[in-house]
Amino acid sequence: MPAQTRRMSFPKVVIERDTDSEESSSDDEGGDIVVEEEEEEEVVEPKYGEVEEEEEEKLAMKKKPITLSLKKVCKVCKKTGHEAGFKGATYIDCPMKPCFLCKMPGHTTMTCPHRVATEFGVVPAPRRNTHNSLDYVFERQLRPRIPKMKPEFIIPDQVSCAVIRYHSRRVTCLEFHPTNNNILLSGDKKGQLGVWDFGKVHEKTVYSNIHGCILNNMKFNPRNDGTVYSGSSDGTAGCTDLETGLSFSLMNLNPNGWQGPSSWKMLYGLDINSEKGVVLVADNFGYLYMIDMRSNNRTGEPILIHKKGSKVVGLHCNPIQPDLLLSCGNDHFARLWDMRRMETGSSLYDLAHKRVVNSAYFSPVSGSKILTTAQDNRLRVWDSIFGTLDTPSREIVHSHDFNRHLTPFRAEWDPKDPSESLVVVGRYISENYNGAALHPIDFIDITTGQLVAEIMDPNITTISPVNKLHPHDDVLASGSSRSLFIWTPKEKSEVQKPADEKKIILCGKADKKTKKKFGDDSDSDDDGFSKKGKQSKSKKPYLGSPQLVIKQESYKSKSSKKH
DNA sequence: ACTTCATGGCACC
DNA sequence: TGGTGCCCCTGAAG
Repeated sequence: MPAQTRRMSFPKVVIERDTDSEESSSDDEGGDIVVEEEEEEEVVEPKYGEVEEEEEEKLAMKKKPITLSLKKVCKVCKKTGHEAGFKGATYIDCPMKPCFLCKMPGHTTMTCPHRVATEFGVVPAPRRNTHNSLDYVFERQLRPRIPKMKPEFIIPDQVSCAVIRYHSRRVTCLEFHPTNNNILLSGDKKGQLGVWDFGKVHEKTVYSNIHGCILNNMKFNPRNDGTVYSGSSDGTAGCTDLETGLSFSLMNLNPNGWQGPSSWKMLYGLDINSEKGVVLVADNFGYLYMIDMRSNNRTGEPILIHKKGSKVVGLHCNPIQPDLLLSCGNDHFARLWDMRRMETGSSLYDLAHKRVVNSAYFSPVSGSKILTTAQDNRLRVWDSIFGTLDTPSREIVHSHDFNRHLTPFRAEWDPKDPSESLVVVGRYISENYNGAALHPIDFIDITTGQLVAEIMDPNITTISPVNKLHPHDDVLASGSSRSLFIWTPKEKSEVQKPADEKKIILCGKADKKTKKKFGDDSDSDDDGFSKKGKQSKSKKPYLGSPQLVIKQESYKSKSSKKH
């Protein structure tokens, strides 16, 4: 392309005519100006005789001599007078764009009210008093499960062990073993399944022949916790034995192979209804499939549950009421279904969102609340599925933007919190912590919208979109890029294991930066044995801190810590 | 300290 | 309704 090479020959200069011509600067992508001197102007004589496609542009150039003005240009809006981008570890927004956090115009992320005080972003619940029969059922059967007093939240805020670059692609999902407390499963973008015993740290395996691409969701078999079900973008649902790594396919939606993108089916949402003995999976065309767990055969026909042609990214069965199913997808809806009447258009409720819904979960104890994560940077909470669901009870502004290169963020309940108010979710936007731009993991009280804690580690500079709280222990697992981290509460880990016994395993090839950060001194280390306790001894971790430092105060020194 | 690339949602026509 | 081009905080590799 001649136009391309021509453009490349002066990438750092914006050509501006004396008059305020729009076209001159707007179509040049590489037009960032880094030269300071604004007063320096140069008159350039246009060259004649060149044969090029842009005839009009040439003609325009012939008319007037053009000047090269060396001004600073914002890389976002291409206008002068300001610049967006990192200034040290602080990101400066382009003032011409709506706020990156709350998406409202008129201010930037730095001055966004939601950044300073998260509770500001909460839309309070309208008073509801329906007094219908469902309310009666709720009050009688479910309310007693929810304690009146909110317990103190225990926050796993310190990295106790980690596997760095465990996967060869970014982590997409995590699952704790339901009975063996130290086993963490992780899926990745390549379709591989990791089994890690973080209690023994170095005991880890990666099964690579289960799926061909993205492992989107997985769930343990409730009847045999030695096996997991998984759904993948390769269009198959599989069942894998964790001991042997042997898996068999339950369903293949692309039996004829690749016939082009318009027909290639991918499986996203997955859950298990143990009461009914079915595995539920959903595809990228809006359909739900059910597989009988005993016969491993499909039951019934696929059902269109979201807009035709749209991705169904999440399925969740109600933990208490087996007839209730929650789905969510790219058609900007989360939908509540009665399993006894699964037909297109027969959903009990359609919960509208402004953008794609990354996840929708029932609350883990009573199953009566709904929490969704949407790509409009808002968490939404419905306090009771037995009331009217027309509008969410609360909307909490939180930075978890969509980025095609990241696993979509999903806010996850704390299954151990009987009050069903603590939620964990990774934060997209970075904060300047001691000179480093870090992306914390947030704990939010969804009854108030307040930030309970933000946890980060100076060694984790990547975003952590995948987080899961342990079903029994005070443990958080997070997936950040290709690495996994296990967090435990500070007090506990200090008593149990001193900081210098922190176990970090570095897998695969490590670049200089990673080596420096985690103190590795070899290129490859897949056995993981040699790294035990090494990093704290000689090599200086990132930021020069003698050990991992976790900051637990809230945003901007404003303490919103609960209790 | 650069560039490149992978590749999802969505606005816009 | 389908194609196309754009995109602000990525992360890894070269």
